[in-house]
Amino acid sequence: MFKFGTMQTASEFKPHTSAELLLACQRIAGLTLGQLAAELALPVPDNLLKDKGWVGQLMEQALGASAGSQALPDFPELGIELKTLPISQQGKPLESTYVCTAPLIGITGQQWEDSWVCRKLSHVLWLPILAERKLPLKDRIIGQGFLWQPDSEQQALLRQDWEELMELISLGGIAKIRGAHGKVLQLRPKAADSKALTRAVGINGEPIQTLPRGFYLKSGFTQAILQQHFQLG
DNA sequence: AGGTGATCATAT
DNA sequence: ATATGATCACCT
Repeated sequence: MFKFGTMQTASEFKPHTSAELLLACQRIAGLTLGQLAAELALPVPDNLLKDKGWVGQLMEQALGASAGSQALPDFPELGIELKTLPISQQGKPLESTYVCTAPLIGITGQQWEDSWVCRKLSHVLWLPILAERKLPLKDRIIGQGFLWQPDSEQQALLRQDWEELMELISLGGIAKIRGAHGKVLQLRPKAADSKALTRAVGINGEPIQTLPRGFYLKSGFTQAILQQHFQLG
C-alpha cells in the first residue's frame, strides 16, 4: 500500500499553539507565492487587480487559519489575527494595513478597550511579503512571520487616534475626516465603490448617508513594528 | 514618490 | 449592506 494517506497536506494543518504557528511560518518563509500555491494546488492569478485578497487567503490556508469570513480572529483558539504586509526590498511597507470597518452610529460611550481596533490589534501575526510592484505575483517572496502585541507606547498612540476619530464621528464630523487625520491610525473609505452608502450622524445630529469607512494603520506605524522586530536601521 | 481616496472578490 | 481579505490608481 502506498502511503498517500499518511502524508500531512498543508490544507489539513491547523496550529494548536502559537509555537506551532511560528514553526509553520518558518517552514514557508523564503518560498515564493508560486511555490506555496503549487503545494496547495492553487492557481496563481497574473496580478492582484481582481484578486486583491489573494495573498491573504493563500496565507490563511497555508497556516491553517479557520475563521474564514466570520467576525473572529483568524486563529480563534489562539486569539491571533493574521496580517500580511507587503514590503519593498528595503523592508518598508508598501501599503497601509486595513484593520476593520468603522462603526458610525450608536457609538456614544464606546471605550477604547472594547473597540474592534483594540481587540483586533491585541495580538497579530505579521507576515511580511516581498512584493515590489515590478515583481510578478508568483515570484514574490514570503518573509519571516512574527507575533506582535502593542507595547504601551504603541497602545497609547493607537488609543489617542481612535478616540479623536471616534469623537469626530459621534459629533457628526465624518464629512471632514480624511486620511491625513491621525498619527498612526487613519480613517479611509472601505467600500465597493464611491457610491456605496451607510448610515452615519450629520453635523446637527441628524441621520445621514455616507461612504462606509475603515480603520487603517499608516505605513510608518507598521514600519516601526518591523524595525522593532528585526532591529533594522 | 507617497499618501489619500477608490476599488475588487466573495460569503452571509 | 456588512463582514472577510486587501491593493489599485489618481492626485498633490
